[in-house]
Amino acid sequence: MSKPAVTIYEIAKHVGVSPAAVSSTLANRHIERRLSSETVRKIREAATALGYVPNMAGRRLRAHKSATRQFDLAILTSYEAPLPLVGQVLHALQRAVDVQTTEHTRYAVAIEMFHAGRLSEKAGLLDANRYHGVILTNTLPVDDAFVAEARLPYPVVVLGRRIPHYHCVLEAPDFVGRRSAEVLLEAKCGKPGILHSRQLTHTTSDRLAAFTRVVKERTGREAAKIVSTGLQPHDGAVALEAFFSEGGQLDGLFAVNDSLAAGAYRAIKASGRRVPDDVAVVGIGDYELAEYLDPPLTTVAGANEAMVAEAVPMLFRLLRGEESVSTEVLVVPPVFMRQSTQRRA
Amino acid sequence: MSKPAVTIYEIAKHVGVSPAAVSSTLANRHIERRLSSETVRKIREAATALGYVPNMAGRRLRAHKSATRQFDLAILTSYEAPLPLVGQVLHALQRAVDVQTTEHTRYAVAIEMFHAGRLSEKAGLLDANRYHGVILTNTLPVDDAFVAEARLPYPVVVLGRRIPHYHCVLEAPDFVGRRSAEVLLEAKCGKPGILHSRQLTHTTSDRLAAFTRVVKERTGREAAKIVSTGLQPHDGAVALEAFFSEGGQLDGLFAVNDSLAAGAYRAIKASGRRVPDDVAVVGIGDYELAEYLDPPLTTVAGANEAMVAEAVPMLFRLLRGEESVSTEVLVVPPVFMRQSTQRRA
DNA sequence: GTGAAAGCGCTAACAG
DNA sequence: CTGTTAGCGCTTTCAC
Repeated sequence: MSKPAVTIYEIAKHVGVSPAAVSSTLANRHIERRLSSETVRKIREAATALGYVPNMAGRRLRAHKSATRQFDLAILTSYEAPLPLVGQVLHALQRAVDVQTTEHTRYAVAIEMFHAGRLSEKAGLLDANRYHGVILTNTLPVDDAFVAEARLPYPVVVLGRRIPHYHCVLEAPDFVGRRSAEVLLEAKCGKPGILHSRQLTHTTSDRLAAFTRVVKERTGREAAKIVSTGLQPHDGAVALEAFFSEGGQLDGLFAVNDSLAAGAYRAIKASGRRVPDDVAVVGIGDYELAEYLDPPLTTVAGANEAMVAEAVPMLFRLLRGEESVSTEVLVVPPVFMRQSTQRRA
Repeated sequence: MSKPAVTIYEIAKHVGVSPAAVSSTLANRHIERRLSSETVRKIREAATALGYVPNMAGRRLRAHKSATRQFDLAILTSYEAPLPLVGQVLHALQRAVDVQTTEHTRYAVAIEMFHAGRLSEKAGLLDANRYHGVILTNTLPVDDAFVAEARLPYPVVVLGRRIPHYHCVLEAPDFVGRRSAEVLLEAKCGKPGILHSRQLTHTTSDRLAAFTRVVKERTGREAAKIVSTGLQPHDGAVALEAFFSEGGQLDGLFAVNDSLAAGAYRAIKASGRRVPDDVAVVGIGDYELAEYLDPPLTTVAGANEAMVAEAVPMLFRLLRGEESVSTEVLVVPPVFMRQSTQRRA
């Protein structure tokens, strides 16, 4: 059952030649080496037959130019993550890497994905032999607990949540939930509600809690909670339609991302209501389309961009071994006021 | 100027201890080894002072369990690429990798980015010591020429374009441009135009050519060409506003992606026109928000999803060394008819 | 035409 | 408490 990985030695033995012959054949250097085409054929055949997979570590070690140092960086994120965030991190990281790359310093950026809540099952995470540094994001609380316990043996910058013992960049706590509530209340909404998905990340529950708390404080009643099954526009539309058809009432909606908000727009319009006059809407996100919805969506931007702008240099400082890297950076996201919350008096 | 990379040997020499002491210190095993805290301190200091960067190839080779084979896969894409496509590839690849991962077979997925048109400057591309296999996409024609010439020394699946000597998955030529034109003509548009960005990928020029050709054939006149500076909604809005303010006329618009279409919506509405009655709009893309624009956007989906579904298994077949992998797969993208092209008769 | 051998950087086992 | 040594898989040079 446990078939050991095949090396060029096994191939060599199998064919009856030397490892060097195999190596040059597989690198297509058999011509310079003047191997007989018969040998070449046999070697190639054996390689596929035995299921040979080259060991890149071996090759790279051998090929290593001692003048260059190579940094392997990774973005560690869950599959279930919103793509725009991962993309932002990726682009910011690549841009930084571009700048830092010199003749003697190279970088590689990888994306490692895990299933939300099952980071601990991810193989190789605790090995110090894969990455020089990592940006970790889109975890669930279970994952955070695991990471806090495990103490990963390489520099880690955690994005969007706080994990003890790690360097973290996160949204100022409460800010998004509170500002969203305030925006709706300032738009004279007396019955604000919140639309979120069933699965709550650390960040989302923070926002949810702050929003409902502020609404409670200022209006004296509970904010309506509309729970969707996912984070796509469709999920938002379905959830809000159900809410309306069960007689639910609201005049202000905080959607925990812009996709849900887009879905909410449709449900609101389909029910004969108008945005913002009947229902004002606030979303979260930096999605490029938010401004192009009809009406343009007011968005508490989510601190993604600002967080990423902090996290990337932080990672490089850690890589350089700087001592004085702060362990927690709080970021205050911008709010983009647009027509979805501008109601006639 | 050329400072060679530091190894643990240099650190050892510098501090006056053995490499093993350095190794265990850097791996935080100095306690088991009962190193004096003084030595540990000196080693740590020397490491940062000399700018030590561990060689992962060395570590991994050493740590290698001979029972496991590791595949390193990469998505090779330009920075300028639309994120959704890269995300689709990434997710599809990760899903496949998840399934294929066993106790004895591990996979790593990386993203390598290059600047569109400058793939040839990307270091290490021609080395056979980084990746077992690659999915290449979002190239410009110059890049394609380079790749065709270079013959990358590992399996490559090319996505969305045809490059000689490589395995390619691409959209059926002409299809998107032709269908978009037909959709507009069927919606009784007499003056269709096309909105695209200045920078043309292989795919986009194909679409542009097919669209204008079909329009010319059926209406006898040239399609209006509206050229934007970028691919974001904003760029589309600006370009179309300029077109209108210069007295341009059209009653049907083909936007080469959904973001441009969203921007176009705004310009159309701002000019007092309505979608679809004054201007019918067709976009390209699989963006989740297309359906949630107002009115919902008719989209020729772009073959992304279908292409990815072909490309990923193809890559694995190549990795397995299968002989019979077809070198070209053509994919026909679905068309989603929505209200942006449903005009009153 | 082909094989033997050295060594890339690292760490675990062993020997003091 | 610390040093020496072997060897992970691979390729390149040298020797035959």
